Amino acid sequence: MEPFADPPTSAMFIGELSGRTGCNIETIRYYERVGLLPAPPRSAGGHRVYGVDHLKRLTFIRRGRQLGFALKDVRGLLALVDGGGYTCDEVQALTLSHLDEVRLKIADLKVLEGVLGDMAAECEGGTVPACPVIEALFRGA
Amino acid sequence: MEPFADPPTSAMFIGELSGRTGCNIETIRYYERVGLLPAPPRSAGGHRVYGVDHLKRLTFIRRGRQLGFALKDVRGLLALVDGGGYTCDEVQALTLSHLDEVRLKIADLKVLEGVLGDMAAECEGGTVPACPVIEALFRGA
DNA sequence: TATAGAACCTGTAGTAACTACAGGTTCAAG
DNA sequence: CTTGAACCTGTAGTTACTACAGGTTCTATA
Repeated sequence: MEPFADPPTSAMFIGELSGRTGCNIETIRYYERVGLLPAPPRSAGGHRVYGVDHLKRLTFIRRGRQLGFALKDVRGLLALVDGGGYTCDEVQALTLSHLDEVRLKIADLKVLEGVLGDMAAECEGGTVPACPVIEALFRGA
Repeated sequence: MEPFADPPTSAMFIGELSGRTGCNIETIRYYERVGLLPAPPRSAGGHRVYGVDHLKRLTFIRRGRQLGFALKDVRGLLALVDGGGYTCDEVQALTLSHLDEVRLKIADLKVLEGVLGDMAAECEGGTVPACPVIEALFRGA
């Protein structure tokens, strides 16, 4: 769809970086504002000019987000990488901790799924002006 | 823990309403501000004085939220109830639609769980200054 | 080279659903 | 009548973006 040179050139504007990473333009500028992505040099006219290092870093951030890491976790991961002296243990610990959160959330949602399914199953449908779902909500937790 | 009269008296301050519903005080005032909970009468000194109707409505709101309904969905449900002429079909439709969203989210999270688990499993641990998780993140989606 | 229009710029405000103050007033028990 | 817990208003902060408005730059084409 997007006819970008391959391999990526060493200089691109924000639109191309956006296209290559799938990260939208406003979000890229946002990442710069909050210090996740370093401010790139500018063209004579003031346009941001990115290099492959930015592409790499933004790919990392975006993938982390897709995997459900909070921005502060991504920031932590990047700090480890930037520091250079990270160990596999540290990274694994962060990953496993996040995995736990994901599993917890899955468990919570499965409970919801069960309750909602049960509630909906009790509906008789039709135009009856009464509903077991509504009653359940009024009954509370 | 909370020694409230049982059954609920017909007049209580916000602290008691909070204790009875498990909904925190700031949140109750927030619901009032956004029009989900009607503004109650006030004591001579200006304290909010709630009745059992408020208790019932707040219980409904809170339970809806616990079940993962967005506030606007809760608002919709309450509008149905307030309107009086709701049918079981309408409510069931909203419930099933929300159930779909929950199931989608579960599916998404399970994918995450798989990917994160695989990534973490490849870690050799130890103090090796290299990590398959980091590499996977740099590789992108 | 002129020009049009796509792409870029800054800065601000809005989203969801609360939560957390600060700085002051009221309630009620002893 | 005092004291301190509970309450009040109003504003700002949180997460991670997204959506403008109003203006400038880039670049392909005539």
